[in-house]
Amino acid sequence: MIEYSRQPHYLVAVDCIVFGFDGEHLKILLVKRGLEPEINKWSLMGGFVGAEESPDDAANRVLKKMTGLEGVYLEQMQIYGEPNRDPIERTLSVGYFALIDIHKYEAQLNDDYEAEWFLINDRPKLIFDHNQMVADARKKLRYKAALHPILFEMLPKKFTIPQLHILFEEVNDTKIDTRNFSRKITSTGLLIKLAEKDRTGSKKGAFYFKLDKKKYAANAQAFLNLMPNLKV
Amino acid sequence: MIEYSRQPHYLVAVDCIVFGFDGEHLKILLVKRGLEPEINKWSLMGGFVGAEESPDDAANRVLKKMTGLEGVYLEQMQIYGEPNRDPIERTLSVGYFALIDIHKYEAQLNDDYEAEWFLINDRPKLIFDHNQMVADARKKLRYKAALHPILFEMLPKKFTIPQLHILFEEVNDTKIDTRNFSRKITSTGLLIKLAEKDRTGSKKGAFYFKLDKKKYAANAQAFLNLMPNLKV
DNA sequence: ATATTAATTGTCAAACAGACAATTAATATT
DNA sequence: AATATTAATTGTCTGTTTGACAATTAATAT
Repeated sequence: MIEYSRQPHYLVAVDCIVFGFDGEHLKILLVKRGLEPEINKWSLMGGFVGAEESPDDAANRVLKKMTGLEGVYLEQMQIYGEPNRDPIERTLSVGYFALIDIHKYEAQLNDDYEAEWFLINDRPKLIFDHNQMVADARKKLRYKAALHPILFEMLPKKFTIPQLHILFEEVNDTKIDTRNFSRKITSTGLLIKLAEKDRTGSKKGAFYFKLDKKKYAANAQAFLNLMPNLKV
Repeated sequence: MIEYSRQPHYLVAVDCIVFGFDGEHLKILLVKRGLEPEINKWSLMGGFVGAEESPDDAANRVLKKMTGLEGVYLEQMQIYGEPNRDPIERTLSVGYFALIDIHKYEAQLNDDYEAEWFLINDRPKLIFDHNQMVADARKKLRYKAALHPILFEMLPKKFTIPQLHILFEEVNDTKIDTRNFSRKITSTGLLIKLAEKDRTGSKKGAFYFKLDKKKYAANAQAFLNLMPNLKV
């Protein structure tokens, strides 16, 4: 009979694909790796799962340490566990994707780690299987965002419909009709229109909106159709 | 700087929630655990991830060994990694859910393991966090099945619309209008009507259908609306 | 021959999706 | 000061989908 003691033991790590939005393009946050192998190469934010914490805890800890941010939107993606994915020693990694407001991070820049935002479509080659992780995360982000109102996590508290519109187009890599988009997004009832306008982008200015927290919480698990031509 | 050698190492396991459908109810396949702790208690089918295999490989191996079946529908769910989930030693487990044709399994019963089908709503208490895993798997099955044609995996090659109808009702724990259901399911274009009828269930008999493999493959990733009142 | 039962096809109004047009609120230009 | 310009916003319309509900059909049982 199989016993615990005979079984091999492995390192377990977490890696976070951190998405942000600069108002025009989707970006990911990368760090220069601080340990061998592949030291000084770009990689995802990651770390080993400690003895007293769950993988979820570890991911939150890593994000806190490297960005200073707490309570960010974090979602478990999948486990990466090919036997030879790490050349030093077998390590399984739990992939997470995180959505953060890029401006919050800029404000809390941490000099202990060399971190940098890269355009999702113009990023350096990453170590190990991190390139695959990014591709998977992007796919999952698209999938999830088509059905659930999560992209707000990448915008500031106050945002305009045009900002949201560009973000949706970026994430889905497609053009969306402006008029239908604003009708659909407002008809979800998740947005509260503010009196103030953003005048930086246009002459007319665009009204700011904020999330209706209550309805947002209630709809987080509900299905919405946030993308045109989504066959449901 | 953090180095590999200082880090703790853990056991990594897989656990499979195996779903089946007996024509009336949703069932899961459980086994009597063969090792301490909690020996002889009911648990999910699981095993440790070996040195030369990925977690996906391990899940397939475990299923093959315990059911004799290969190539079953298997989907990674999430990782379970609370520090004390296993009382003997820290073990992280990757949860998978599997969909199999219950009749295929019955034909290949393996006497080496005491396995048994249980009604999903009338199952014994399971070891560790396996009860939570079942609850999560059920939720994920519902979610996935609302958007993607996966429930066919639990039916024989030839099946009738009424069979499929009951299966959808079971999975979603709700009543679905028979007339709307058959219209919706046939309008997906995924089914091919056969000449033969199933006469066991009714006087009139219900036509058998089979999957259009090509269209099924093409639509596996596409969004469909397979559940009424799904707000998309 | 008729009743019965479950499968199947049909009907219809309301809601929704998506293509496209018109209006509005501001600034910039003449 | 009137007009052009620009982006935001509101509006229109048609075809499709949804889901509530009714009628018909193909068999067996009485």
